[in-house]
Amino acid sequence: MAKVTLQTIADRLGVSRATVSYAFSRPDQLSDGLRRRIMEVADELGYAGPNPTARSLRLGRAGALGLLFSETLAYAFADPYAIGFFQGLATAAEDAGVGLLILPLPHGDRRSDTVRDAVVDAFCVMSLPDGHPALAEVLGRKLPVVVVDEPYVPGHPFLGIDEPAAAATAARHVLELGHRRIGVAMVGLHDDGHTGWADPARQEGAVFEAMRRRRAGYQLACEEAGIDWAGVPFYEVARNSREAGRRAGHALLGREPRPTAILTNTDVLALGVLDAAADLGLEVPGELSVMGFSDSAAEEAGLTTIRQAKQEMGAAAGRLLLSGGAAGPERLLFPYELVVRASTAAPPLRPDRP
Amino acid sequence: MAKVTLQTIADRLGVSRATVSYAFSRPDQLSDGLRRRIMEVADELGYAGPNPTARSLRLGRAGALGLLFSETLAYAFADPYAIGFFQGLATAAEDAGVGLLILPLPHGDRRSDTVRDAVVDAFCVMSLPDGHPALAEVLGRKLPVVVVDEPYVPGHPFLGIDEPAAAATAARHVLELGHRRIGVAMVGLHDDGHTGWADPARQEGAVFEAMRRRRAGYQLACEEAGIDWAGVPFYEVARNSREAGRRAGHALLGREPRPTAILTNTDVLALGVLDAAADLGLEVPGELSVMGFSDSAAEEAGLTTIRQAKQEMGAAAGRLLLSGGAAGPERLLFPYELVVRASTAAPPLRPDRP
DNA sequence: ATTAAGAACTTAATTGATTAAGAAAGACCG
DNA sequence: CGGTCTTTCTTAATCAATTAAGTTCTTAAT
Repeated sequence: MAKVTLQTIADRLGVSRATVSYAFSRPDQLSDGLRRRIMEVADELGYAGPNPTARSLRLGRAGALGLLFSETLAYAFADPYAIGFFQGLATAAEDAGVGLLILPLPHGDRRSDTVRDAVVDAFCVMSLPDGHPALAEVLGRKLPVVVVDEPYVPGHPFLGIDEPAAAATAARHVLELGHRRIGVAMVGLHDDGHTGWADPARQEGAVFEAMRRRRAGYQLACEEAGIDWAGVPFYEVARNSREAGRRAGHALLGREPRPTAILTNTDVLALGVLDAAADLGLEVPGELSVMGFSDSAAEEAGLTTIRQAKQEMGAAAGRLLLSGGAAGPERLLFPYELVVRASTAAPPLRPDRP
Repeated sequence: MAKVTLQTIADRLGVSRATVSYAFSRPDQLSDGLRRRIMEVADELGYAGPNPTARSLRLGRAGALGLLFSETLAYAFADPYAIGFFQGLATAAEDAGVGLLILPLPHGDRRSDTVRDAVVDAFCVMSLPDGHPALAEVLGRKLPVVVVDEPYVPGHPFLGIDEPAAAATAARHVLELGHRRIGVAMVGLHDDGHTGWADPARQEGAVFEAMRRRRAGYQLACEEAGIDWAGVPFYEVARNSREAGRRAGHALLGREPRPTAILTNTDVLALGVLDAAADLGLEVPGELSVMGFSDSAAEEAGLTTIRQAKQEMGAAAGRLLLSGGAAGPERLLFPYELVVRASTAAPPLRPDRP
């Protein structure tokens, strides 16, 4: 069964290839009879329809949006914040009738040309660490690009929130409740897989821009409140998982004196901190306040968090890309909102009652 | 700024197009000097690299796997079972260095050629209702296809579980606990958006094959236990959401006599039923037993459920497709497992104590 | 009868690459 | 010095379509 192309059908019927093409793409250009015969022969020969790649080449459009995410795909699909964004992006793609091509990052050493070979009309890049080679590859494609959260690339639309301000809002919430002994648990600062305490130098050297700035917001708010940041225990984890959050929670809650409030980076981490608190029999929010971030998994658990418009961001990214892209404003900052639920309260009066 | 192609660079340097192509795809065929000069000129002209579409056409491979899902994409991303499957599939795609092209279904009336135009090497079709036009389009592409869960397409590999057996296992669990007053809440039987009671005729006419068979398993187990299926209240919802589950729960729990056990179709629905029970102040599992399905959102809530190997299924689907596809066995049935947690127990002795 | 319009196809250029096979030139060897 | 290898590039076929412009042929109007 050799390959069947337009030409095969044309030859069989003694018509030109163009005629057969018209039968598929512009039926009104042909007489009914011929069109029907063409379709019959196509069927009979098992023709699979106009080759999409050839079509795409000729028409100069791919009909797909490329999506690049910092992590392995399995991980991306496990992150509620990413999922929320994907939903928005997918909806925009759907409305435009284009597909969403999820690209794996070159992982470890294996050379992968997925970015170079991706048949797409535009790229959406999300949460890449500073200087990641995939970003250069994307920019090299000279297609419309938007980047989400990080890193900021001059000349291309950026979508995100005012990270320092949002983080400061979160921190001020617990500070205003009266907390002075703060602990911080964060994920996604570096991509070296490190889990453990991070000193200020390491904190500031974070390769994920958004998280670096988020952390700066925490620091700012703390220092405004007269807290010495160097004395704030800061635990960094490598994965955004509940388990990692629990580990961070145990580390932080094992400090002497024990923090009365823990700021986190993501809701998932915060849930893990709650687990740790439960392990230790600590009452939340009575004995410990916990702040999430992103409002991606917070509601059920009653977590206080910063709500981000994930889906709106995704939809906006999609629309930007599908409408030609580059024209939009440089930096699109989305609103965020402090959502106070049941995981934060004033600190205990005599915190260390045993 | 006209378009820059291999030819542009070739002309500029007075070499042949082939030479420039070699500079990119097989650098060892060229002298170092020329290769370097080519790269310089490419850079200078802003060449975006070999056009992936043209490349794909010439090489006859797309470097992507197409994924088709029954629902809108936003919905798919909200379904933990689908997400789990995606994770597995994405991992397989990642390992092979290919992308995952998520395709929107033609939605409503809007004609969409996404399936016809998708630049992919194979398709994974998941959970399509009987007779959905998109399936015919996929098959028409004559590419390797696997279908997951439903519908079974003779001649193409199928991945799923033994639905009737798994469902019967779930039902027998509550029956063996002693329950006799069973209620059922299911989603995904029809795609007409209907929410409400479903009589046996409508149940059997479900257009989603897997769910139809799952339901049949419930019926079988009930009848084995001597329960008249016609008397089993059966509530159907249109969306797999917690809210829909709550609604179904209220409907079922409002019946007289009140069911002591509720079987559901998905964990998400079961969570909603738990919400309804909580609304009514019913103790679970003391006064009501609830069964989930798929183990996709069950753990935290302590839901008894049937565990499915979602990720393994996704990975297997990916591997099958990437290894040529059609060669595999016809029907790949994956293991399932009853996971008993805290949402099921023996029925109350005097069920209707007010 | 003549001409214009319309319908139904065909011609041929175009989309942007890859790659086997061939050619020209220099290197190496006896 | 003649022959054989290499290295370095070129030629030309190929991948599978789309579509503007041109050619027939028929039909209708003047």
